[in-house]
Amino acid sequence: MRKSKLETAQTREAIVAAAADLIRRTGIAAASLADMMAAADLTHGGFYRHFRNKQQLVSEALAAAGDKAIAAIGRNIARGGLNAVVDSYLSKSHRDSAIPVCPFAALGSEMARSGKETKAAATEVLEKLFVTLSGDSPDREEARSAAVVVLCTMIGAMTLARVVADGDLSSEILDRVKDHLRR
Amino acid sequence: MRKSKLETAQTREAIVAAAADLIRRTGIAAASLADMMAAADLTHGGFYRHFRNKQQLVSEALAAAGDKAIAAIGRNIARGGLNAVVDSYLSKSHRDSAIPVCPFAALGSEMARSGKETKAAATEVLEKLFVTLSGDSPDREEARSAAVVVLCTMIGAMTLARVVADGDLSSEILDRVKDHLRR
DNA sequence: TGTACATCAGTGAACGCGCGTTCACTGATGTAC
DNA sequence: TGTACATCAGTGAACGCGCGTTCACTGATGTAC
Repeated sequence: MRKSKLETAQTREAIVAAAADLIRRTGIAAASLADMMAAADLTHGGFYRHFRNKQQLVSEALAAAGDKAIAAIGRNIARGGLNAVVDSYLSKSHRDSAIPVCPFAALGSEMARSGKETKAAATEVLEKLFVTLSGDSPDREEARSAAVVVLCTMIGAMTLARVVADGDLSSEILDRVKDHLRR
Repeated sequence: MRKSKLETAQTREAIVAAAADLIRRTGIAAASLADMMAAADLTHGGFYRHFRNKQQLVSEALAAAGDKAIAAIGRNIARGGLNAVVDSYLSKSHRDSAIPVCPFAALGSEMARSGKETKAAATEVLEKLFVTLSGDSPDREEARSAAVVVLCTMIGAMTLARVVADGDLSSEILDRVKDHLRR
């Protein structure tokens, strides 16, 4: 049953991708190794041929999910600047999507309680997000402040919009914050 | 071993209070019934004399933690308006406190995946927070928008400040957001 | 290039553990007379 | 008010289950000659 080096590398990538999706959907604690391996069409026994332990996979999955989120934000910036990012991020379709795009809104409070490796991966993603959101404005100091504030606000708003059971209050949060962040 | 009605009511309150602390510290999933009961100096077997199941205790604990947070914010508003709330909420001591004050920053993403009862309790707390933060300004519409935006921003900032492993970036987030929210 | 052997990706069963929940039991409290 | 009995708060053991991790095994791939 041994696989070629190429296949092995592809399998590893598939596990990370499947884990990235499952983790954002169910949270870190609720995503079991068996579930994540099954999502990549594997049984759980082979897990340790690819990863040292669960935390390593979680860290890599977070980095992968983060890179996808950064790319999406970069595309929106190129298309319509910060307003396009805000509109897309704070949309109802983002709130309701089966697999949340942003790992920080989906997992923020769980990440804060995770191990060193996971937090380091999250930190790297966050720093890249700040840089991407800062763009290439001449006043770099102000642009960075704006990036930090906008991201904190969007992530907080999306987190609360998903917490709230009542649909009206949830939409109110998104709409009020969207109005505020658009200039 | 039967206890008087008064003692029973006090025990129940003690369990809820202990659970509110433990949940904010470790997250909902990681707070076991045995741990929460032990935190109230009880063994886990007696749990079901007071609660239907874990979710009921979690919901009540969240409501209790929320009421304490609302009261703290109310005190800060009375003392120094919105600026006092922002300074206190985004302080490093709040970020580092063993028991986080704000249930949304501590548990936000976990709440979003919780059951109906838990989300309903969280929704009620959040609505009260918005009302408290709105104060008694004449322009109620604008005050409510400001309350929603400020709370989302603070909760997002505190969540990210706790995620970030690197101390400098964490402080940068708090400082930049604090500067922005103060007028 | 062909052959013999070592390597190792993946399977499926097993492990020890902690979880939420249930239950028989104890004995003090509450209640009916 | 006193007594007899029902109630029930709390204990500690037990349950079935799913978790992360380990392991013997299989057979195709990689490697040394």
